[in-house]
Amino acid sequence: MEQRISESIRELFGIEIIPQVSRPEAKFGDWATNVAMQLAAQLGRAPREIAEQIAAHLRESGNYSEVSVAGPGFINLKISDGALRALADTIPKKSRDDMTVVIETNNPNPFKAMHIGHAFNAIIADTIANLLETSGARTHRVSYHGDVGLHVGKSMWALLRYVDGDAERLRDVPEGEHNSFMSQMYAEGARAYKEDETAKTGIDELSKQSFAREDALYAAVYDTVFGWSFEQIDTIVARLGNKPTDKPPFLESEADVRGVKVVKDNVPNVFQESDGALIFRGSEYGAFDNVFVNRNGQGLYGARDLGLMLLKNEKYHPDKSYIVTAEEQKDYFKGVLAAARLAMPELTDVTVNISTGTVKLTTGKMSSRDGDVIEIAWLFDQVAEAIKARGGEPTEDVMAGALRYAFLKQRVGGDVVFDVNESVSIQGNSGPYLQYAHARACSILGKVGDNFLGVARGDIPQYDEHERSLIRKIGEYSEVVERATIELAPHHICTYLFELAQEFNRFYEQCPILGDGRQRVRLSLVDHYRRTLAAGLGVLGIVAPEKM
RNA sequence: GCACCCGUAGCUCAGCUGGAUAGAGCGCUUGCUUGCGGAGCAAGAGGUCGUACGUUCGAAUCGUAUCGGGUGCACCA
Repeated sequence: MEQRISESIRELFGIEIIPQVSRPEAKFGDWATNVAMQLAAQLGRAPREIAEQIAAHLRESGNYSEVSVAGPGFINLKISDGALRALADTIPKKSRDDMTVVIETNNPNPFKAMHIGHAFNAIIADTIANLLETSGARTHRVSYHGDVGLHVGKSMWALLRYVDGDAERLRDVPEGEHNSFMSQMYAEGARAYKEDETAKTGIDELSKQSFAREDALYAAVYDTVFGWSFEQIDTIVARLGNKPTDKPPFLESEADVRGVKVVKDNVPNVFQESDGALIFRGSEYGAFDNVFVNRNGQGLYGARDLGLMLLKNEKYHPDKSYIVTAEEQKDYFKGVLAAARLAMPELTDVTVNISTGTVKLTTGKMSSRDGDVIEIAWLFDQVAEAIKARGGEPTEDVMAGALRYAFLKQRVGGDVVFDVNESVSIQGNSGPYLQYAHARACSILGKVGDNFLGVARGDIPQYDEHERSLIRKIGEYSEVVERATIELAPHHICTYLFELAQEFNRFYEQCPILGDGRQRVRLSLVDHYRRTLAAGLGVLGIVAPEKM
């Protein structure tokens, strides 16, 4: 498209220019370009006059069924119905062919419950992974978890009190309550750490033990609850519709060893000693000064993230490695990446941090520190209620679809205000709306079974107004997916699929299909639409049900 | 204090590589039940695109300033 126009301009004016081409409102045409206005200053002539000249030239080419000039100098182009249908068969270009990428798609810490914020990040990361795969990259979903450190100490403090010398007592906790039990234990430990000096000392000691785990009781309790954590994480993540991560997961204890070595090996050229700690002067690189190894020689998260980069590289040799985190960690990662560039130059520009916004309730920010968390099971219950209220069947696919879509429809990076009723809504611009639209199309197709012949290839149909609008919209799919994969922006797909479903619903209201004289053409459109919608939902990780 | 992000309809958000009367969902008002799934469709009300300058033929979009909100800034992750 761009190429043809730029050729015309070269022939007419001898100017090289890449014209801007856009998809205008349907009443203007299938495509539009403002290139005449871009050229006006250069040529010193009126834009409309230039537009007329280009339009005449394009008309002669015979590539368009209609070429017109409108407004201040737009050139509107319309293509034939046959060309429109061919366009709808276009497959998105693969912008990352031959690339290997790694992406962290979930990293909630063991010994704590997963909450909305984890779900939000996990869904975004998993969908970005889908986009990476769609763009042709060999994609490895990985996870990284804090198996050692202070938060473990806090949980262990409460857990050891609970078992009171006998690890078997953990069996008393019913399986379905593991998540809230862990949540409760962590909250108790966290409170004691803040309020009770004696407890604080004990917790600090228990934190240290998380590395070696030499005490038999400690190890037994740790192993049991550690196991529960991963069962919970895997179950919940699957329930959210995420694809599973590679096993075994990356652990902070492993990353720690490697990272601390990197830091120590790079003193004083990259890291400097300050107050007995090893720090990186991130303030010289647009971040902030940060401690990587504390004065006791223990690695902090900065060191561990460096170690993790090494581990990922050894396992996968990725061209790109994505880490999706909340925006709070944006500047922190800027510093880590700057340090990595200096300390591990061979890995420069491999790791990229994508930051997401904050999930907020109407009542404030999600937090796991004070135990005031919204658990994901509760969230699913809310969705189920909302679906039942509409007389629907709350299947796992529909609940996951509602949640994923609610989290994915905004641009990545912005805050999400999580109004439970609003986000869980199953009408309007929502996951279930799309799923319903898909089921409806399936229902129609199911009534004719495999008996309909559709329109044979090469048989160019003449579309009526509504049919044409639908096929035109279907034809935008590949462009939208390309844009979303390049920008790693799933919301473009959400916006498009919603418009597509709306276009279909409009078509559906206006055009009788079964028994109509245009049945073949219309059935073929329904089928084409159904496939496109299913493909788009697939990229979002949302199941396209045949019935609901 | 310094840095980064955000500010578009009552609410939640698209649009931001500058272009045609600024779009959608929710909510509100009205219409569509004799047709393939009404979780739908159609129509209406609702906007100084935070504010002010600037660049441009043209600014929600770019620049500067300013106001408002959020986040980060040393041994926690």
